[in-house]
Amino acid sequence: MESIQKSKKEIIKEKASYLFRKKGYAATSMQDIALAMDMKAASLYNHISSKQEILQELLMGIAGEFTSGMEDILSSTLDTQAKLEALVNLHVQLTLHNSDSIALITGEWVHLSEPELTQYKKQRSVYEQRFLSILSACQKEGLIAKKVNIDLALYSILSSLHWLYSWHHKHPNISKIELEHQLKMVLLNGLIS
Amino acid sequence: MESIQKSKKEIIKEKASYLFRKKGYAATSMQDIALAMDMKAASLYNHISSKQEILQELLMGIAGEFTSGMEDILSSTLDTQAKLEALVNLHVQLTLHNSDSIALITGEWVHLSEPELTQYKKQRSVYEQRFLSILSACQKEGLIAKKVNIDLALYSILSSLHWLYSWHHKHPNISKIELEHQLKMVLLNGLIS
DNA sequence: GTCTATAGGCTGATAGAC
DNA sequence: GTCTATCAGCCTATAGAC
Repeated sequence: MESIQKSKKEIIKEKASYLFRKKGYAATSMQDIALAMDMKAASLYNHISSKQEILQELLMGIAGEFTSGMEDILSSTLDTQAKLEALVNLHVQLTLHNSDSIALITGEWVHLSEPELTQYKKQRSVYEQRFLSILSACQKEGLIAKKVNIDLALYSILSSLHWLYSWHHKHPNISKIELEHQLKMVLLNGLIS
Repeated sequence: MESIQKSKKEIIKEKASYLFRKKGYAATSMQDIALAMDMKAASLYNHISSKQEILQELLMGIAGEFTSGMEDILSSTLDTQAKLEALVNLHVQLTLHNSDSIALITGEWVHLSEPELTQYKKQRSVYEQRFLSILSACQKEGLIAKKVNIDLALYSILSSLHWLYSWHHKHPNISKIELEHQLKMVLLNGLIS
């Protein structure tokens, strides 16, 4: 039977992700993390091997969740439009469950050191290509007008979905189902009819 | 007659905005900036008074351009939908002319020190309220469906517009007029009809 | 597993020669 | 206006007592 207690390493990663989100990786010191843990900075090293390791585990964890979510959607028998909607749901799901660490994907990944930086960028690029392939299929089926630049549409959708955590931070009372519904209207159906 | 030459301070700000965008404010040292200028770090202080001053001037400059652009649009006699479209054009305009320093508005503003931090946040909040008031007017006129959450729509549009610089960085050959046209389709008219 | 002490390096910024 | 030299402080990380 696994313990339901969080390990101290997990708590450190939680506190660190909060600080990385608020001040950025470079501006967050081990002192800051130690203060949040009620410890001395040196004691942190009994649980983690470096500040960089914390960042790596946080980002690689999130990246893995996106990758596996994408694989489930691609291998499903959903029709093309339903796949697109399932992607929106995936981002909502991961945002509501990881709102501090998910914030790191907008900017803090640049502080990864090699070889994780290259690995992270490759994983993100594959994710974006797969997202684009779904948009492309929508366009072939006539769901998206031919004149629309789907490269730009992809970036626009991902920008909104990446920043969702910050909106949700200010509007925490909206339900998951309503958030998904509203995002599909705004991102997919458009504002002005 | 003013000189058409850029002052050394202006060149420092350009190089710094490039580095701040790429590595972040905290991870960029005066050494890094000096290297880009072919100078020793100490020599920078003949032109600027601190690293913080560079960040402040970059961010306050951009914020001022957004504020004055918004004021021109609000005081115009354009109809409501045209005002919304003019806002998209404003972001495109400022992005194409300031792509390094404009990148700082997505995250680096957190490194402003007081009192500029408070001033910046207030200015941004006023900008967002004015943007929202235009969306609200669109909704009252029936251009936007009543069921749409315009708080979420505002955040979604601004997310895309804020990250436009990074898309344009990878697709520099698109014309200004086509970029504006595509963004209005994607952000306002929607993908799926 | 936590602490104190500390190493070794980099930071932003200043002083003063030229 | 640029340089060398330098300061005082903070950084990540380690060593070793308890």
